[in-house]
Amino acid sequence: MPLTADLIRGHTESIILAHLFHQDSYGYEINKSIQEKTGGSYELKEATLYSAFRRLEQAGAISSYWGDETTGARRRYYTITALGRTLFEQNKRDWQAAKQLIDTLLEI
Amino acid sequence: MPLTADLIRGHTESIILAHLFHQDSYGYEINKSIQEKTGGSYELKEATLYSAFRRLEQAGAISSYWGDETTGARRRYYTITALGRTLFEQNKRDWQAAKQLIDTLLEI
DNA sequence: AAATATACCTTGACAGGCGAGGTATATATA
DNA sequence: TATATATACCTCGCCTGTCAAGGTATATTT
Repeated sequence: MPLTADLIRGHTESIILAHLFHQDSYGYEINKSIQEKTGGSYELKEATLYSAFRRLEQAGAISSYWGDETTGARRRYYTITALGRTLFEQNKRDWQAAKQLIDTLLEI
Repeated sequence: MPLTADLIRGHTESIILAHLFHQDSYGYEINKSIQEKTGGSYELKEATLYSAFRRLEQAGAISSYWGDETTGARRRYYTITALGRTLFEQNKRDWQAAKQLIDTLLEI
């Protein structure tokens, strides 16, 4: 259990939305990207990733379609919706506020 | 549901340890203090607070004793242990790392 | 032939948060 | 006098996000 695991709980959806902000992507790629961005120190567990996709799609924050790969494994691509963008911006603001709050409360 | 609720999940124990770092205290006072420090924008729910006390005491991070109030409701005071101080310092380092990580992953 | 990488998925357990409910003492208010 | 409010503690059981474990399929490398 990596030290950061518990503390990132609740940010999974925002992390996904951030990745989809500029281009469509699919699960495997998103997770590889996260590993690269964090220098290998963090990755989403597959079950976590896919359950987050379900929630986000259910909520209308993303939509999905099958890629047209003629070779290799099939890919389900995700697109961020207008609602998803709004949600992401709100989540970012919430994160800024939460960061402040936690910093304040951890002062001794 | 306050906007920050989910994002602070996992920090309850650290928030309590921070409060106990310089002086013993009791549940009701700790919660009032949190409300004051955050300008009323955050409070621990009682069930959350007391279950965190159980976990922390079970883990040896705090110990407790009954106050000797001669009037008013009884108070259970908590003391942070040496282990609790070590844990708190570790939690703070983890938080710094997590903060960095999340900031990185939320960049678009 | 077997291992590895790519790529998707589900089930069920676990842990922390918390709504709802309960107990008791003391003070302020109607 | 009754009742509301503040102080102060507690438990039970549900909800939700995480994730270990397991599964499927295709392509490439060894």
